[in-house]
Amino acid sequence: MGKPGDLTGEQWQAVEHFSGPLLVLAGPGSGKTRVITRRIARLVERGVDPRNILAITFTNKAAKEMAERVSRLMPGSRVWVSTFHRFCASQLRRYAELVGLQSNFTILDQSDQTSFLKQVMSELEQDLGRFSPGLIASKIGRAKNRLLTPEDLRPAVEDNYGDPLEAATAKVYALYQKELLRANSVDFDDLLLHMAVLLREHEEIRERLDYRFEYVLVDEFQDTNIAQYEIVRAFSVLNPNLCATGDPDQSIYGWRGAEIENILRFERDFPGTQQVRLEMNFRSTQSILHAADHLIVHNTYRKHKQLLTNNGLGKPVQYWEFEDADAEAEGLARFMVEEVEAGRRAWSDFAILYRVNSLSRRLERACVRYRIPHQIASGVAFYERAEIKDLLAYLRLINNPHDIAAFRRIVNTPVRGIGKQTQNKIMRWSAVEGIDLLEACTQANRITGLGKKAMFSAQLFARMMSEFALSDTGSVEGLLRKVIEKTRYTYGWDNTHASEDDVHRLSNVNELIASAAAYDHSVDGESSLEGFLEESTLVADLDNLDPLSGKVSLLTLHSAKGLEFPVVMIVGLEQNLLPHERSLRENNRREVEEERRLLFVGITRAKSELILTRAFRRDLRGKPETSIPSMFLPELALGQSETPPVAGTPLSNTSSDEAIERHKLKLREQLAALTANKKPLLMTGASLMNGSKEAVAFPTNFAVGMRVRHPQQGYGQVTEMGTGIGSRRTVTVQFESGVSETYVAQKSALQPVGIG
DNA sequence: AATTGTGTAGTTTTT
DNA sequence: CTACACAATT
Repeated sequence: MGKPGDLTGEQWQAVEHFSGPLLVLAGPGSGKTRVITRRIARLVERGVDPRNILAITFTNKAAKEMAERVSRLMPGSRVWVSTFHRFCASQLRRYAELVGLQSNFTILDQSDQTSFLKQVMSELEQDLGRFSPGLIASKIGRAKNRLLTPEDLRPAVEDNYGDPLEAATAKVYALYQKELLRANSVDFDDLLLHMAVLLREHEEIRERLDYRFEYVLVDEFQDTNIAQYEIVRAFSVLNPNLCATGDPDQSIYGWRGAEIENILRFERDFPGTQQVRLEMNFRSTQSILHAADHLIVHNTYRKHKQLLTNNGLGKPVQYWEFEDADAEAEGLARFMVEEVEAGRRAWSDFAILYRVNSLSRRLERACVRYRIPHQIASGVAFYERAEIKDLLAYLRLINNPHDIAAFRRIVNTPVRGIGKQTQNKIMRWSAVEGIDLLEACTQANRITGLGKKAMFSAQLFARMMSEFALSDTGSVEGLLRKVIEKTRYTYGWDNTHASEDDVHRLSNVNELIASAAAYDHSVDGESSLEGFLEESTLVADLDNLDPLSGKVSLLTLHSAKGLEFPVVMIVGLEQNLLPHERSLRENNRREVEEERRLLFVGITRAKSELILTRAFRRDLRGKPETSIPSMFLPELALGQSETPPVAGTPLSNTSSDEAIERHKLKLREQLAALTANKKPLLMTGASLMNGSKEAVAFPTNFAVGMRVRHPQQGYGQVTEMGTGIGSRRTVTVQFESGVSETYVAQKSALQPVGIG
């Protein structure tokens, strides 16, 4: 078969590779995803059953994109595309008992994990005060990523001269793990650890899965840790058709246990590996790649690799300096408005990247001020809010009555007279008797030392919980509504003296109900509690980003990996921020190199324009600090910036003020025209600018602050956009009548009537 | 047991 | 600046 014209020789080589181990070293923008999806299609073409192909990614977003591209090439094909964590969760549900769990186990998210760990540490009643739970948590996580059990750490405990931190870690780890099993719960790292242990200890299961997953493809291989490596290796014994793709220069998860060495190990562990290098970059201009190249050669711990492109020189990389963070945000906002106003760019062409989430606040505020449609891949995460966590904890406890973390969270929320002491007694009773927590509550009369009132409250709680079952309503939405009603969780939040916070909380609750309804809908009568719960804990902030939203994207450098934008702006090119101060502490070369790779990743996201900024003064934890230019700046070998960095703003005030006014006016006029036409859908700002008709097809583009009309409720204002995407995206509207409602955007009868 | 107030320390990146 | 721990009060 001849090489198709749309592939380079190397790409074709990778696509055509049939059996045996394959390592694809793919530089940024080298068409890696395209190669993987094409190869999958090619495998099927050669007669491989799609059910025997497993493609693993790190993020939901990447999985979703890959699945879409595969189904575009082969409509209706059954290739399994999943993230490591989701894949492991689904396998563990099947083989739970073999690792000491039940199939309805709870997956604890980061914050649940921390509070669980704190509890365990306090139970140890030892002088662990010197070590923060966060530190211990990261040590335990590291151990799990390396497949080390508490026993493996034991030597450190027994050695009196050993590091006290190591000793403490080993001790806490042992109890933590024991308690997790008792709570029928796992943390994120356990999903990988349990899976790896399962495969290691049960050869017959390993063989079965190895046989089933004849072809395994792993994306972003440089980010795998030992646990992940062992899992995919276990699937590649019988048929060593493992295909790993990655780029050592884009390894940015060392702090999470990722081992670049896995790429080097690969060729050793899989003899006869064919290696393909994709070095041709189809994404960026020469100017951008020039900067990326000059930066990355400063890493000593690296194999040489040149970035080649046939693209043009393009605009020079810009470096702008501002007085402070506000001026920086303002300057970028004005720049974007000017570009869009001049018809050179659409909003969705822009992305603003930053090292830490805390920098997003000001950037977002500037976007709101300039009425720039934008989306953020984080902010105050919806699923982190107390009211959401509480309600999910009810569902968790219903689903898994051993869930200690959920029990502690809601047994006395809303307050029902079951305080700390009572809780501890109940938990101890359940441990001693070997029964679940709700059963222990039912038996409260048998617990010694429990007051009459406490006993009564506990039994009442148990009785209430026993009335909750998914089978009643068949839908998660129905069950959730029942929980809210019976617990009176939202009591008083909607009456006349409800505070602003109450109203806000209520709208969050409504959004959760809407997302439960969307879940019920998406699984079409196959609702399961753990399905919904898994969905809510394994979603990432990144999943908020909708590439078709027609908005500016705000995201961290980490979450930008794998994405691309025509114009990329990276803020805060300052020492202690990028590189982050933690990497500079002990002059840790490896960590500084990871920071450099992080900037490399950010730079190589840009297709045609790259703008780097720095603020002379920046507020760090409340106090203003004078900044030092990033050590990476001179390494980039930048030329002169086109627009000299004028203090305060890189643009002339008058021209951009006019541009902004024109921008607002135009938006108003076109929105007015749109609503006059009775078109029920809102167009994106970008499509309004272009006058493009197609954009009418995207119905979910409401924005916070927008005025809307509902046939029943009348006029109102959008107060919040949900976290879902597509049919799961929700809108919360505060109506003039005082009512606040949440809708699934695609299905609602809401009509936009103006902005602000 | 629960609420309120006061002080303190701690702050990267994500599944 | 804010989330959290702890203390004092009802």
